[in-house]
Amino acid sequence: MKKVFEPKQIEKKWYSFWEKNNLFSPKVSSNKKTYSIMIPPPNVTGSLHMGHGFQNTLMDVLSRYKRLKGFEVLWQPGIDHAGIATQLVVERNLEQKGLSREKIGRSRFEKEVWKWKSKSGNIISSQLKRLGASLDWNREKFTMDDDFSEAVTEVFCSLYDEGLIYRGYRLVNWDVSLKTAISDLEVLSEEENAKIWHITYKNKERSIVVATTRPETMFGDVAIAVNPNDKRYIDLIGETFEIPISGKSIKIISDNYVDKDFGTGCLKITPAHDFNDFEIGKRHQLPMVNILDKNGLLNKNVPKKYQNLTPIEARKILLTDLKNIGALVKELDHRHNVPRSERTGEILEPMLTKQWYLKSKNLSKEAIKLVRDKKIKFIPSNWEKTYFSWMKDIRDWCISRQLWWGHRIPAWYDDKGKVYVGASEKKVRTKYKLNNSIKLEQDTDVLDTWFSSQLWTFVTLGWPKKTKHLKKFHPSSVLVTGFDIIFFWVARMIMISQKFLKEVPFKEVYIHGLVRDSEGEKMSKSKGNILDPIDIIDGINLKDLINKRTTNLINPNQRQKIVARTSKDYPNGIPSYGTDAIRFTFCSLASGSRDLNFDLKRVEGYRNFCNKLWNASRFILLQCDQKNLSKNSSKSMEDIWIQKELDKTLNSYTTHIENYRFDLATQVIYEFVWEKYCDWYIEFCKVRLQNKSLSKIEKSQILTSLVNTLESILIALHPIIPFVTEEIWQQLKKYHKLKVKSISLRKFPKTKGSKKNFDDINLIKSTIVGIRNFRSEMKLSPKIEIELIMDKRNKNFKILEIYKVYLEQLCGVSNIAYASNPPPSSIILVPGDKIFIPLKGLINPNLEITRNSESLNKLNKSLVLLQDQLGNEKFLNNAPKLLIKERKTQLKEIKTKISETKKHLKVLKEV
RNA sequence: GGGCGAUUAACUCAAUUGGUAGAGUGCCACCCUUACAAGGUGGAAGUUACAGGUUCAAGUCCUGUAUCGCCCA
Repeated sequence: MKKVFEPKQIEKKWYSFWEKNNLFSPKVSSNKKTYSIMIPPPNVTGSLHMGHGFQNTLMDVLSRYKRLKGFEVLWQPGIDHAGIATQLVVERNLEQKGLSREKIGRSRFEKEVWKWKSKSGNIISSQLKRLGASLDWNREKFTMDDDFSEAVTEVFCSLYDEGLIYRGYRLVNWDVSLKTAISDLEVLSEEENAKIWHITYKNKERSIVVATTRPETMFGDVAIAVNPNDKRYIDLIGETFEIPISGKSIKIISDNYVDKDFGTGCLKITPAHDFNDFEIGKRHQLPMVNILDKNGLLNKNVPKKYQNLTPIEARKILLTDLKNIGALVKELDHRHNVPRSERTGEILEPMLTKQWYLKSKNLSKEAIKLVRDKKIKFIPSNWEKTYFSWMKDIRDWCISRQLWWGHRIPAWYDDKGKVYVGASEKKVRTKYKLNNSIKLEQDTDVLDTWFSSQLWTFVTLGWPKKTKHLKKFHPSSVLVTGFDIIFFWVARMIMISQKFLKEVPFKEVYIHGLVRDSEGEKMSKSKGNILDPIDIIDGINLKDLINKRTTNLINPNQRQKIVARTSKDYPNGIPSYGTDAIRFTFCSLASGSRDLNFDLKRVEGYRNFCNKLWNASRFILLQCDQKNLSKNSSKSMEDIWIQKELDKTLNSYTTHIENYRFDLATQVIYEFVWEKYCDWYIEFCKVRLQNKSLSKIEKSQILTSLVNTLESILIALHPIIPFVTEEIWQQLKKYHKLKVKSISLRKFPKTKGSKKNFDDINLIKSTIVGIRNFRSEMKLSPKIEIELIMDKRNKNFKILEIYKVYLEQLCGVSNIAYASNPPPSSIILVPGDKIFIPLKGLINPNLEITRNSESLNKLNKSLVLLQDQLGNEKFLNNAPKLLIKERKTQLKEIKTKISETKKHLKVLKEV
């Protein structure tokens, strides 16, 4: 083994080894308990970002852990076809060739998308392999695969036949640059600076002033609404007024929705271009006047002058015109929410169109019940509230999109526009008894990507076929995902799975936080603070990092700032930390908090941990070299002690993993490996192995104990850091004579449950720590050896005598003597006893006086606290008995320490 | 406007049902001791955002305030 752990040398080798040996494919025929996770399918256009890295690390930890625990595990891989994103990418490529989607036509466009997919659609899968993800690649699924499409069609038709899917003419959020409807969930509303205009509408006798943020929609006005209790306008209700410029007459109506105090209290009603107005229009049976075409330009329902203009252009001209005719009363600054498309940033137009909808109310009722009845558990549980509140107010879901990439809607129209729904044209003709003379045209729209994604948990397993996998692995055990898609995806999966399988899609939902940068900012291209997990694994120099962060910027002006920031944060680029280190870091951050700030310094610390493990193993392997290990391990006090510490660690480690507290899991195992196993046990064993009087058998027993404990550590750590543990284990393999190919096929270590107490070990440890502490405070060079003097009558003397060799080698003690009247000395206090270190000119008595006075101060403070507490009757009556007992022992110990220190100080002052 | 969350060491984060605050990084001192300087040994560092309250006991429970963030309308 090399002296330094070099992740690059081992990672690729072991991943292909695992793949070649098919270690991640479960056996359907096995009778082990099953465990399954469906990957939240990443976007086909995507590449691995920190969020993926984090999420997939956690799923991998769970999968590998469950395999070691004896479960038959399926972790299902796959990718989402991402309608809009993919279409945009391919269109951009066409543009570069001087082509467009419209020029080449729909079927060639689809072929182009598939071509692109086969070339660059698999980036993320290969990146997941770099991350070590133990997915069953034989089963990789794509939401546009033929069988997946068939399932989508079947679901659509069945929901249609049941009346749950319908076609409706109503307002949708329209993205004018994409020319498609998008869902409510893809709308981002933010407060922006805007204006509000007061405009006069007149009739022959009177006039009325309305306030509006969108004057250009006035040609779509069909009424003016006032509050029925507004005395200012009560006599106007029912009268008609004219829209300025167009001269069209509209009525004054009254509706409680109108806020008397907002604007002028008069609200122009434009049902085809505003969601609230749409509702008011429906209530009052008003007509709907649409003034926009699909490109977002004003249509022929507006005066000629304004036709074919964008709303913004039209507004500018219109305001001038209104001013000229004296209809514009005033213009005020106003802040209000502007809805924008999450995808394009374009202001969304409420647009009247015919779209397909899924009725959701009844589906949601059952889905609410499933969570309420704990058939599905959210972790952390407070996310249930978010789920419930959305489910309660659920609206019908607009599932059609005016795109070319996606699952085409299985609906056909005859020349009169009558709709027929079925899996194919042929089936439609049979189903509706239409002969071939009737011409049918398929709906040109596709389904929202999430419509197919909601089927993910069961279609990946072969549904609607009744496959063995479906039977064995559905419902899945847990869904690991971010809170941002509870509505988009989690909720919908629950509804649809219950609908078609009468089963929950998963038993638990683990909601993790969002990975941010070390200052808590969201990572984004425009901020230039993106970290690529692969760069942390492989390392990257500053120049490449800057290049990466500054290419394809939406706003090139940001370049300079990003260069400066990057050069400041990573003056030497990012070193290669390896996959194991980043995985350990992800786990250590997974505490259930909503935001996790990712700090590279943590990665460095955990890379060092991997190195520590590496070197501890290296030491053990060097010791074992060319020796035969014994069948039995050594059973001395030290060995039993470490076993018990290991047991405690494994118990809490498993609890933490099963509670999804990966952070606590990493914490306990880190502490055990470094602070118990390496700092004490290996050090003890080193000393023991140097003992020349030890028999060969005894030696090999110690080595066996070292190796066994190490193997337990490696197996336990393998889910978190699979590469380095596999590498070490393979080297260790020859010593445990098992014919298993990989550490991932081993069993998770069982705990043994020793009930011994370890006063001896604790005494030795605190003696060593006490002496080291003393030496350090007395500024004794490590080379200076010291002598200890003890009272022979004390039983501790015997124990220390037995383990004397540790004191000699671990804290520089040359000799232990005993005396009933020790010479002028320093003292070390250990539980129930004191040890003298003769001053002998080595030590300045004044230093020892200061040291002891300081510790006396501290002791006195704790004494006061404890005495107060134990003197409090209420405490004695209420506190748990165990705690009282503990405090009493503490008090006793502190009292002896104080009196010993005082006595000691008195002696010192006489020196 | 409604809901949720956060505020703990210089920085990034922990602290099971209330029991006297811990890691990593950084800092200080000493050490290249044959597993490891990506290391060893020892150390300093906190009025747990603020103000009240409940309790024998509050980082933890309750009320309010401040700052920041997210979601919904």
